[in-house]
Amino acid sequence: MKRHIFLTRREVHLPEWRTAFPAMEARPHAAADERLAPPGGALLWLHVDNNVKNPEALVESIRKATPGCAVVVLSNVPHDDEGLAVLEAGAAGYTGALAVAAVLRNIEAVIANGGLWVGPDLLQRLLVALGRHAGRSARGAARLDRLSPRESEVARAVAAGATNKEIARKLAITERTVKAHLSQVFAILKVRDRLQLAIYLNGLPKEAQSRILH
Amino acid sequence: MKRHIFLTRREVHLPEWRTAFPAMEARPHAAADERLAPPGGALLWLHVDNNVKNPEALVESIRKATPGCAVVVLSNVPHDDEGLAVLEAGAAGYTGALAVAAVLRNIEAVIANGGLWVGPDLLQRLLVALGRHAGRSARGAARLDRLSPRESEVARAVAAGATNKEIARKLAITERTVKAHLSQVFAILKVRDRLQLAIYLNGLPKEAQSRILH
DNA sequence: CGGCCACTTGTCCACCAGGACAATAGGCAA
DNA sequence: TTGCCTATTGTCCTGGTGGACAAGTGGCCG
Repeated sequence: MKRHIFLTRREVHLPEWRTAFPAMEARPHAAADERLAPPGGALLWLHVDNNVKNPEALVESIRKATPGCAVVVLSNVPHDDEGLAVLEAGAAGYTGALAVAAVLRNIEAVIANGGLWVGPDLLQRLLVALGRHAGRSARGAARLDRLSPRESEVARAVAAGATNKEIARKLAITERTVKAHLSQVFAILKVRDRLQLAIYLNGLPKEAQSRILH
Repeated sequence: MKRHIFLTRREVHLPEWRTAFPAMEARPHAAADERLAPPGGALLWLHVDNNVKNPEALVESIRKATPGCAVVVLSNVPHDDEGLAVLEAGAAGYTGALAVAAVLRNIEAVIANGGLWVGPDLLQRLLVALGRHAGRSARGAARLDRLSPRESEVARAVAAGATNKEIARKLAITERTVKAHLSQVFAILKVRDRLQLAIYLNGLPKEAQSRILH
């Protein structure tokens, strides 16, 4: 069972949180307090309100002080920009401090599976905003693929900035296999390493990409 | 208890899915089949593979035919663009067809609480893509200091695909100094390595580049 | 002058990336 | 059946990468 540690300055929400995780612990979070490093694997719930100026910096320092612990931010005044900021700072989740117990438990489950929790609203905003300027990929027109399907997946992941380890996890194969595919891709596209591959693919117009990627 | 209906043309994954939801139902999904409208409140799991040309259209028609049902897309060859497309088309979740039972149950839990399920990879891409554009400007934090002249030169070289050794030769400095500049650039732009730096810079519009590069 | 900043270089070290040898299994076509 | 292709994994090894300690120089500003 995972440990749940709630970092907060106020106690108003503790009863509700406790209904979600009866075995929870609460700590006041002062700047110095982060050095009481919880054991790796614990889940840290960071409560922020209007008094916290920049939660993202707080998240960063906490994550640095407690490697291996996921941090979820509970905001008194949830706001998309704030959520975006803390998630970029490395938080694994962002939601309102008033979230009901069921939601908290869901967040825990999602994070336990390596996911990130983003509220529906923020996610929707992300989707539309990205969809607008990422454009529709010309699919269904896949032809003349010079790369095999598997090679394409790996190439795409590299073009997105992933490491071999990440790709391996994502495709559920070993790192060795990723390397094998990548070596093949390098040879086919005549690039010397992943950096040039990424530059090459990202610099290509979408139509050209789908001609070489499956 | 919610009903789980798996729409698929192949049966290979049914055993795994059944371990997640013993009471699941399976239906072949043909175009005409969508008129067998499942009762509202059911969760539809749509299995797509390479043969499905545009899953987003399929999702849209299914959602139109079955209002009140959330649709989760299980892809044989998951990839970010496809995920983006189906989510914009109204899907409530997107993951690989090989997802283990625990993940499927998590997805169900998330959706039951009004959330959308997005894999960590896709979400990460959403965050970096959007965060670099909207998130920055909205959130003051004008500490996006431009890079120093020397740092800019190094950053530009990396964005062009150069190695440390090449940059060192070009700038007539030691490789060590190149590393020093690069570490600084990584910290300022909040990227973890040269690959993501290159992607970041190459993805930026020209005018945005000149704001951070000298 | 003292402090700050940009630029420079050093060593040590853990980790990642790719190439060079491999090998095995399944699908598919001649 | 034989051969080719794709996907998969193995070990060994070299070189590239980036962080963690530092530390020395020169310029500019209050």
